Amino acid sequence: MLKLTKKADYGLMALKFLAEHPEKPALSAKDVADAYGIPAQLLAKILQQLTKSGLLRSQAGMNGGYVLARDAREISAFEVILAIDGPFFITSCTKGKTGCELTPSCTIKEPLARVNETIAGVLKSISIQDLAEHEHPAPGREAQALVALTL
Amino acid sequence: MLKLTKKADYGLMALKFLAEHPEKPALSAKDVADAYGIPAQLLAKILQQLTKSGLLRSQAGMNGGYVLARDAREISAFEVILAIDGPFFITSCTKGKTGCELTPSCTIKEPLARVNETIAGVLKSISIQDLAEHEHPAPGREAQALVALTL
DNA sequence: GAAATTCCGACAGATTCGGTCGTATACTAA
DNA sequence: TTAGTATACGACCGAATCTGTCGGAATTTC
Repeated sequence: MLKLTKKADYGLMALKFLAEHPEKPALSAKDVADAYGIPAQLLAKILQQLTKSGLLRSQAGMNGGYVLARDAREISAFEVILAIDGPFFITSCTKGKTGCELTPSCTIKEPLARVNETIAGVLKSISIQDLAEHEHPAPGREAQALVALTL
Repeated sequence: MLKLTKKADYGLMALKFLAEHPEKPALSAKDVADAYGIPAQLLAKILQQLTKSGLLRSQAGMNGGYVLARDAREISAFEVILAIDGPFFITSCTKGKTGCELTPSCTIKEPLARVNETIAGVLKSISIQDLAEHEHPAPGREAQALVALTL
C-alpha cells in the first residue's frame, strides 16, 4: 500500500496551517480542526504527539494552543511522519541489524532497505514551508531535490 | 507507516526465486513456499494475481507451476507491488483528478503527489534481476538510479 | 472560581491483513 | 481413462491496525 495514515496527513495539514499563520501567537487544536473539517479530538491527540516529539510548542489555558517549535523551513515532512506513525520500514522484516527472522528468506531485504533510505531522503528534503508555499500558485522559486539510489 | 504488505514481500521474494532458477521449466507455488517458509496457499493466491497481471505464466498439471512472463530485467518492483497491493498513493486522498473530497482541505496533496511519483520512479527503476543479483555479494557492476523531485 | 485549553488513557467500530478451507478446473503421465 | 499434481477462485475468519469518541485530569487566563 505504501500510504500515509490519515493521522500523518492531518498532522502535515496542521503544521502547514500553522506555518501559514505566523501572525497568531497560537492556534488551538479546535481552530485547525475547524479549518479543515478534521475531527477535533483526534487532531488534538496528534498535535500532542507532535509536541512530545518537539516539533510544536504548546500552551494550555485560554488563548493557548500550538506554535511551531522551529522555523517551518527547519521541519521536514519526514520528522512529522516519524513522530506520528513511528519508524517505518518498507519491508515488513527489518528487525534491527540481525536481519529477517525467516530463515535466510528475506534476501530481498537488502536492496529494499536502500529504497527505504531513498524515500526517507525524499521526505527529509521536504519542509513544512514547502507545503505552505505551494498554496499560492508559487512563483519560479521552487525546490529541487536529487536523490541517488545505488543498488 | 509506508510499508509493503507481506503479500508484496512474498511476491517479490517469489519472483526473485524464479529469476534465480532459470534452468527449471516451472516452479510450483509449493516449491517456492517451501523454500522460504511462506504459507503455501497464501503464496498460491499471490502468484495467481501476478499471473493475471501478466507478470507470470502458469501451467497447471504435473510438473506445472510458474515461470516469469518476461526477462527478470524487464519486471520492476513497482509492477509487482502494483499487481498485488493495487494502486497506491501516499496521500489518503487522491481521488482521481477531482482532488480531495474534504473542502479545499488537502492542499497538501499536490506536493505529496510529487513525492508519490518519485517513489514510484524509484521502484520502477528496480528490477527483479536487481534483487536476484544482490544475492551473490555482487561485483562492481551495480545499478544506480538518480531521481529528481521538483516541488 | 469559571472558562478555555492542553494532556492522557481507555475503548469501540470499521477496515485491512494474513491466512485457511473447500472446491472446481486444467494438465500430464501411466 | 484414470489417478495424481497443480493452478484458479471464492468464502470465510481471526488478528491487527486505524479512525474516531468519551471521560476525566491538569494548566493557564480572565
